[in-house]
Amino acid sequence: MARRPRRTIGSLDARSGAVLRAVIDEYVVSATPVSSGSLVTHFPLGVSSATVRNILSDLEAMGLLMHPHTSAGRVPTDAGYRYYVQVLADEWSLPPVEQRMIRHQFGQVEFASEHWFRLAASTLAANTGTAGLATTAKPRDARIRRVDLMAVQDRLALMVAVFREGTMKQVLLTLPEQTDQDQLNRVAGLLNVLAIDRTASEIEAALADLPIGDGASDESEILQRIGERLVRAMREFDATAIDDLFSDGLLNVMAAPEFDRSEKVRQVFTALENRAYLGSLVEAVARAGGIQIFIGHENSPLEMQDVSLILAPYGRIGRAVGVVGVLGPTRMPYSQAIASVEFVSGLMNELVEHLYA
Amino acid sequence: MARRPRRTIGSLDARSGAVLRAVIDEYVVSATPVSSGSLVTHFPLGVSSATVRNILSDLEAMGLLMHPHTSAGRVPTDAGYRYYVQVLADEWSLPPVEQRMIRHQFGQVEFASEHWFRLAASTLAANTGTAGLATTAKPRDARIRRVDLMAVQDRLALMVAVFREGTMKQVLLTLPEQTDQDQLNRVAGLLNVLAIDRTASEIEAALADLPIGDGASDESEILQRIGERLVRAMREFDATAIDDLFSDGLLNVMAAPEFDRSEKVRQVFTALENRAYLGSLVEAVARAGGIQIFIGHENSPLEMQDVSLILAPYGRIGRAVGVVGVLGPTRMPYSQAIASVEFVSGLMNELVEHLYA
DNA sequence: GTTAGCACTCACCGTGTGAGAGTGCTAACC
DNA sequence: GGTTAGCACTCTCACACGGTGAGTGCTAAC
Repeated sequence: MARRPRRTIGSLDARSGAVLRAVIDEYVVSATPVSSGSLVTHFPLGVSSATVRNILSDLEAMGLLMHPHTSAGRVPTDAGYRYYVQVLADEWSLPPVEQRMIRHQFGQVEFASEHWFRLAASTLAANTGTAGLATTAKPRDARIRRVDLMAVQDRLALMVAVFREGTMKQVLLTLPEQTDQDQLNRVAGLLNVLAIDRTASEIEAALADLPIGDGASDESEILQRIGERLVRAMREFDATAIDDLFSDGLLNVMAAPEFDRSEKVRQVFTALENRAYLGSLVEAVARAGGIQIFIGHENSPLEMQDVSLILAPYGRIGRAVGVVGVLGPTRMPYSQAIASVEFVSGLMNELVEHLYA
Repeated sequence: MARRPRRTIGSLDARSGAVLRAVIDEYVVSATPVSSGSLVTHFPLGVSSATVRNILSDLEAMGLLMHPHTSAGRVPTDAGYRYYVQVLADEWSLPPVEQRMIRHQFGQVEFASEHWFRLAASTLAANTGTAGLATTAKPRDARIRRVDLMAVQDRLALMVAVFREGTMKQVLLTLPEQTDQDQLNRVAGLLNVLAIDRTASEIEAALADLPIGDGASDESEILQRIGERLVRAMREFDATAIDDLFSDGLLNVMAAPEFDRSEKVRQVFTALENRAYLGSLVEAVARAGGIQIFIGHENSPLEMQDVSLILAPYGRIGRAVGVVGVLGPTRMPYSQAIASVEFVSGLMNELVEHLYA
C-alpha cells in the first residue's frame, strides 16, 4: 500500500522526518488533529498537500501518527513523540535573558530551603506550561553526622538528625516523663557517640551492645528508647525514594484541553499521589545519572498513560541525589521542556557544587 | 401569590421546616433537583404532593430554594443551607465504634508529627466524603524557648527555633565561611541569652544593643547575622496565619458531579492556593473559638462561591491555635460534617491538654 | 387548608439534514 | 517514478425538529 518502501523507525528520510516534526510542532500548540493542508501552509515543506498526505499515510503505517476518524487530521502517537525527542527535537535552549533571571531568582532564596525547591518547580512550570516537580536530595544509605535533642514541652522533645550527606530529618518525640534540656543534652551526647558516621543497622547493633541494668547510667533507658526511634526514622528515610516532593503549575495542566473533564484531572492527581511509581522513576533517573523521558504508555500505571514526565537528577552522584522535572500531557513542548529541565538541574548542580566545594 | 402569610426566615412553621430539610437531605445524596413527588414518597410528610408543591413555592419565595427551570424540581440555595445548619440540622454524632477507631488511630501516630495532621485530614475526608483540612498549631506572637545551631556541611548550618508555645521552626543558613560545630555552639549560647522568652521585635532590639567592633567577641559578627535571620524567620512566621496546611480527599471532591468539568475543579484548587483568604478564615475561627461554617456565596472570593467550609479550632486558646475542617461542594452532608469536625477538633484538644497537663 | 386533576412548560433524546473539513484514490503530469 | 490536481467519499459538527416525560402551577372541588 505504501507509496515508498517502508523505513524502519530510526531511519526516516529527511522529508518524512520534517513532516513528522511539523505535525508534532503544530499539534503541540493547536491540540487539534493536523491536516495536510495546514501543514503545507504553515511549514515550508516544498511539496503539495497530496504528497504530504502520502507521507502522513506512511507515518501512520509506521505507528508514528494516528487518525481519530477518516475525515480528521493526524495526531502523534506516543511512538511519534518518542521518535521526535530522540531524533527530531530541536536543540533548544533557554534564552540568556531567561537564564540570568532564573539564576538571579535562585540567588534570592535560602539555599536548599523549602523555597528553593518551590522555586525550581515554579520555574519549570512557568517555562514549559506544564507542572514542575522537584524532590529534595536524599542520600542512599544515610549516615549520621550529628543528632540533637531539644526540649519542646514538658514531655515533648524534638530530635534533629543531620546526615553526612548534608540532608537532615526531624522527629518529634513523646517522652514517658518530663525531661529537661540538661538531661536531653546528656542523652544526645551518648547518642552521638554511638551514632556518628553510622547507618541505621550499625546504630541498631551498637544499641544492642549497650550495658543494661545496674552498670548503666541514669539515662540508659531513655537513650535506648530514643536510639530506637532514630533507627526507625532512618529506616523509613532509607526506604522512601522521595523524601519530599514539591510541585507547581498543576493548574496549568488542568487548563489543557485534554483534561477538560474532571475525571482526567483526577487521573493526574492520582498519578501524583502514586509515590511508589514516582519513586521508582526517581530511582531510575538517579541511577541513569541524566535526563530521562517517560512518554504516555511507557508509564506502566494506567493513570499515567496520558501524561509524560521529563526528569533529571541533581546533587552529588553517589551521595545525595534529588530530581527535578516536569509532568504534563503527552502533547507537551518537548524541546522547551527538555531544555528547561536540563538548565534547572544544571543550575542546581552548580549551586550544590559551589557550596560544597 | 403565597398561599400562606410570608414568614421571616428563622421562624418557619414545623411543616415547612420538615419539607426544607427533606429537600436538602435528598438533594445532598441525589445531586439532582428534588420533585414534590419524590418528597412525599421518600419522607413521611403526611400531605399530598400538591400541598408540598405549595410549600415548595413558598420556600422558593423566601429564597431558601430555587428552580433550575420550570419543569424541574427544587434545589437548595445557600440561604437554604444556612437555615438548615442553623435551625434544622440533626444533632448527629459519630457512632461510638467509629469514635473508638479514630481514637485508636491517633494513638498510633507520633504526636503533632506530620502524620498526625495527615491523619486528621484523612479522617475528616473519609467520614464526610469531602476534602479534609488540618493546619498545624501556630502561636500568636512567637516567643523563643530555645535556639539551636547545627553544622550540616562546611558552610551550611541548620537553625532550629523552638517557641514557648510548643511549636518550632527550622531555617537552613548559608554562612560566609566554614564554621565548625564548636563555634556554632558558642554562637547559639550567646543567641539564647538574648533571645529566650523574647518576641521578634525584642530580639531585634537586643541585637541592636550589642557591642560592636573592638570590645566584641570573635563570634560577634556571625551572631549578628544569624540573629537577624532568626528575627526575619520569626517575623515571617508571625505574619502568616497558616503555617502548614495538610489536606486529604481532594479526589473525593473532584468526583462530585458539580465538579465534572475540570474548570470547576480548577476553581477548587485555586481556592486552596488562596492562602490569604484561607488564612483570614483560620484567624476568624481561632478568634471565635468554636466551629464556623462558610457556605457558598458567603465566601467573598469568586472561586470559593461553589464550596462550603466547616472549620473548628484546636489547641490552646490564647497560645497556639490550629484549625481542622472540611471543604466540599455547597451540597455536602452538613450534619455529618459538623459532627466529624467537632469530634476531631475535640479529640485533638484532648490530646493536647493531656500532654501539656 | 388540602387535594385531585389537568394544562402547560421545558429539558432531554434521538433523528435528520446540510455544511465543512479532510482524506484516499485515480489519472495526468514532469 | 515521484508529484500533483481533481474529485468522490467519509465522518464530525451544528442545528433544527418533534416526541417524550418529568414536574410544576393553577383551578376547582372537597
